[in-house]
Amino acid sequence: MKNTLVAELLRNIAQLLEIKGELVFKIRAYEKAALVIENLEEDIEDIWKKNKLDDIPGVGEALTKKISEFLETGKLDYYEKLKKAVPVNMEELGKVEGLGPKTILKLYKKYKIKNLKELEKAAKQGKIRVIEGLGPTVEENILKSIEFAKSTGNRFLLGHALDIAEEIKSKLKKLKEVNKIEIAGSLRRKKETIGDIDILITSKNPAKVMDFFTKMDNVADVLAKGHTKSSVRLKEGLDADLRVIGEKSYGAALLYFTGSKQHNIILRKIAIKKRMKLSEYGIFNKKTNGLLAGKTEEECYRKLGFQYIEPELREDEDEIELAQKKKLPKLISYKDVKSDLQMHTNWSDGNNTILEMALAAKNLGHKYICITDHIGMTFKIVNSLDEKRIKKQRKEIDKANKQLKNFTILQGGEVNIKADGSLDMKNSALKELDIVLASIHSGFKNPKEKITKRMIKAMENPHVDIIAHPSGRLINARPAYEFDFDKILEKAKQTKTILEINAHPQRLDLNYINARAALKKGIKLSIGTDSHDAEQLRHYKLGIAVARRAWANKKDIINTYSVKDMLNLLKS
DNA sequence: GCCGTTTTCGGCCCGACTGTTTTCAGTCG
Repeated sequence: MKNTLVAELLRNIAQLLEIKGELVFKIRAYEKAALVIENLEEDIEDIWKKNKLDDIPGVGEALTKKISEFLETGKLDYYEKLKKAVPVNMEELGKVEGLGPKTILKLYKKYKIKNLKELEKAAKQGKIRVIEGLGPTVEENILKSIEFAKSTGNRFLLGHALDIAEEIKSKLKKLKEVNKIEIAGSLRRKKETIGDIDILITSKNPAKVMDFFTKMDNVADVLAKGHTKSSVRLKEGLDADLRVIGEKSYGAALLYFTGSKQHNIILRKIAIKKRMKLSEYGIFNKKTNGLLAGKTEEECYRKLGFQYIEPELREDEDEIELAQKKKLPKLISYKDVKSDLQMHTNWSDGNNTILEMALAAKNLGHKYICITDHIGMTFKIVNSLDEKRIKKQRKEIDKANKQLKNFTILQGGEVNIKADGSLDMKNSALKELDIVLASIHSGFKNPKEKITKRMIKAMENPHVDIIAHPSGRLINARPAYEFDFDKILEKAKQTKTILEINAHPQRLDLNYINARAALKKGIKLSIGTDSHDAEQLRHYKLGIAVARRAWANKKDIINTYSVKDMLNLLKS
């Protein structure tokens, strides 16, 4: 799928146009089209081949031409010319949080700053604070943003990498030469960011599989090709390794390549103590070198005297100690969840109707959903519902519910927590909703005490059931705002407020560490995909992945309960 | 640059927050 690529292209154009001082509505047209294309279910190349690009909302005559050229030649003349006309590297500078086109232009005019390196140098020399309209805080924020961008490095979002890996896996699985197949590495542990893709297979004819693997459509570069290992750089920008393993050592290899490294080191040390040797080829008797186990992971763990440890737990926390005592909890499974508790429809800023969302969720196996469009009186940018429209929406939900069998749509709302901690909607309106989500969408740079107070005040509201995306972070893009998480947990416990695991690929918020801390306090969690399109509902699995990494069992997650029981768990 | 049971031209979701100012530009969602 080139949808992301096309969306990125349009966004880059929009930013360059903004620097050029182009009309604001033209710029917005590019951004809008980028957003729609990014969320498209269908492959944009298929649409293009069918000559149907201008059926995409937001894509008209001009964009059809440009997208066609890009898909046909891999380049867009208009964009190349624009890049030359605007000598600033927007691909770099545009990613610095808090730095917009206007400031970038100012910096270019004054110091000819074109890229990240020059920006950092100027900031460190204190050159930015002296520009009119900017100041020391802006300079500090720029340095902080650069530092953050550096620390996150070039890692891919779990959701994104998983999509790519699953696609490769399904292609390989179809080959008759491939016997067993599994995605290993940090992807299997469901780490929130991924360095590269590791795939393990068993095969009687590895050469054929390697041929296929290195010639896939999305291979940009073959880094290595051999009998047991091949390595490619994918067009999507990350590397993928394929390894062929012998049947007898498949489990040991899976163990080894799944990691984490720390987890493996401890396993090896324990093996040595028991006069065994663990490697990617199996567990061996240290004296005789005879193979003791290796075919499956279960067998390997058993031989070491452990309970089986789920991949999501292999992070060298306390999983090994508990596995030795056979006291690991039974984790929530990927099939336990009955619902999705955050999503947006075209009533606010989503792309689909209520019924479309419901049908898509039902298709995924859910039993109920909660529609949580933005609601608010002043937070209007996302087309928030006011009191009147909330009532109107309820009628549409009632109607949709009548059309569905064995499925329930609840009406919720996502309300903004304002600067003073008050909510952007009257209690009389909140009271009417089945579930109220409250969240922070502004003032991310407030001091720690202020954000903490805002959240606490929101939790004290008797109608607020769930705090959505509690930390506000966007993976690889924006750090969490600062707040006192212990105080939040205390208040959540005291007020029976649920905390959300937001399953949007870029959020995963709470993260697994915070989610585990919440669970230890006995706080219940919810999973919501925050979908703005029916296509995104599938991400609920990422929420379960976080829950599993947080050691959650079924009862910890309110989505595993029936509608009735779930509603009973809420404070309102 | 897109779009139309208000229009093929003239509209296009706009307010909060921040850091800079001393009334507002820039950024974000």
